[in-house]
Amino acid sequence: MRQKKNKTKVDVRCNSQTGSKLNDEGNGEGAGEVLLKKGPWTSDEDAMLVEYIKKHGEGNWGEVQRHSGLYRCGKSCRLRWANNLRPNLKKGAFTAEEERLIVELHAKMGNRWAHIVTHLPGRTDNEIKNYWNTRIRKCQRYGLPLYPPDVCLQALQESQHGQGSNGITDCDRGHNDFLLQNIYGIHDTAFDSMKENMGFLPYVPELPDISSDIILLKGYSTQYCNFLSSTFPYLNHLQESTMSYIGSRGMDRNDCYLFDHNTSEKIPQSFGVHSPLDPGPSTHSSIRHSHSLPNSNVSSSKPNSKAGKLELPSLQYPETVSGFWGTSPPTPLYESDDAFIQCPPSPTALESICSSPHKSGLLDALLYQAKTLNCSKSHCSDKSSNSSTATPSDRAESSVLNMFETEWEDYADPLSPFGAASILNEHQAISTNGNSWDQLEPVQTSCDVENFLFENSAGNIVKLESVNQVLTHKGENQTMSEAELNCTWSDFLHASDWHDHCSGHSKNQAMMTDSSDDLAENKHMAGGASTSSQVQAVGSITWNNLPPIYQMSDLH
DNA sequence: AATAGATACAACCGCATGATG
DNA sequence: CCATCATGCGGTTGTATCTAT
Repeated sequence: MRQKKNKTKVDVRCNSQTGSKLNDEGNGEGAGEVLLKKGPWTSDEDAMLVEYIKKHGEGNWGEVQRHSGLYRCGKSCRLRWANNLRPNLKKGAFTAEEERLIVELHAKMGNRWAHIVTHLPGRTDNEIKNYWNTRIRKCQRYGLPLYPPDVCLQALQESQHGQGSNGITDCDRGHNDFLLQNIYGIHDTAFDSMKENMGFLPYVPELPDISSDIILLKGYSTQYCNFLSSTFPYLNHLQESTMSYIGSRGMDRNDCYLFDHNTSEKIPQSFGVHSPLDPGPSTHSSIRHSHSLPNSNVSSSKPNSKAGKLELPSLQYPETVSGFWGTSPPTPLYESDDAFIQCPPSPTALESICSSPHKSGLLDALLYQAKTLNCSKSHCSDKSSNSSTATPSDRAESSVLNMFETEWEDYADPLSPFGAASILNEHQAISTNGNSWDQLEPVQTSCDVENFLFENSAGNIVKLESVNQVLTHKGENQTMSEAELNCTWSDFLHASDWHDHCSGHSKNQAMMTDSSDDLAENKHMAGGASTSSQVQAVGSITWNNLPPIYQMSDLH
């Protein structure tokens, strides 16, 4: 942990919040009159606080502020104590095991740092939060999924169990959707593109009681929104400029229909999203309001304090199952570590990524591997960048995608419980017919199969088709037949190549209207951490009305 | 060596919630 | 039932430090 200079800059009143601050901290002594110090704590202050707490114990922070002699508000004292001074704090970087646990716990709990930290003795929620934010940034930067596939699977599987036994709240369901997005992050991006370009969202969740908009928000705090928006710049454009970007990712409206057409009419209503080709009244504002202005059932002026709270998606589980993750077995991610060890370091870029081996081992190892794979597959990226229209960013994305292809292939070991087979089986198991979802009209028609076809980077025709299986049914058995595996992750990832083609170098490039920077960023993120607008879409689908999930059949 | 950018971390801020009167 | 207080939580910001150029 780095030591900062004690450079307290200002002494300010703690009641920055219209005089409520001191009240908030229980400072009843002339609220607004006491100058309270802010900024880094000095060792003297630390000593005073420790001394006081030794004498009087924790709690009653208002009293601490009043009687300890510290010119710090009670809240500041509490934080200082909790995060830095209390005994048994474990300092230093997270161990790989801790990181793994954090990831698993986050997959399960979302941004409930206070809950997560209870599984990590000696750590603080702030540490974990910082770690996670860093992870998000790294994943964003390198196009990696936030969650390892096995973690996603475990969470999903667990959720299925949880659903059967404990039940999952609507709140909890969102996080599983999030995990689904993580698992299928790459092609999800393609789905996003299709959604955007076809002017409708794929899912038509029946949301009798909760605004999709609220759920949408519920799943993603602002940090995620930032992540998502940077991952998918078109989101920003939706908000900040026009819809010109929509449709700019090169999708041909006629190329691919992934989703039930019957859903198309409902979705814009549900999500406040208009077809980009539908010159309706300012999609921009629609989107924006979709976040802030739920349907009429929800107050727009005073958001529902529960539903509207910016909280990680959550399909989180009841605390009763909290022990599950802590006991999860070693997973393929550690195999990645092996790869990290075995992989000969190549370019200095690798060093730049993993320049601090003492730091987060798992994530850095993953990044390291990603870079290594990226380099090793540069020839492959060349292939995908053969397009005469390929830009450097295209190629970069292609590399990322290829990298992911390899990485995911690492999970393709059919013997592994977390291998691709499992993933895809799991995938197949996901419901399209569950409960309210199956209230939808049967999939209509003309283009729901044919237009699932696309050509993967290997030149194979790959089909996306909806899977009419019910998660809950499968979930009860939890036994997936290998025969159900119709394709490999490689194919799945080739789908992202397809997305690559569609979004960048392909036929519809003429639709590209946005800045190359945004495109580059967007395309770069096509890799894995695609927890984005699709997440938003899916995020509004409750567990019992899951969206159609598609399996890919390599038709060759 | 200087600089810029990235990273990690501490601290702050606003809000929600439960307790209490 | 309502207002106030105390506390905790999660998101955000500021800055020291590290790293690459």
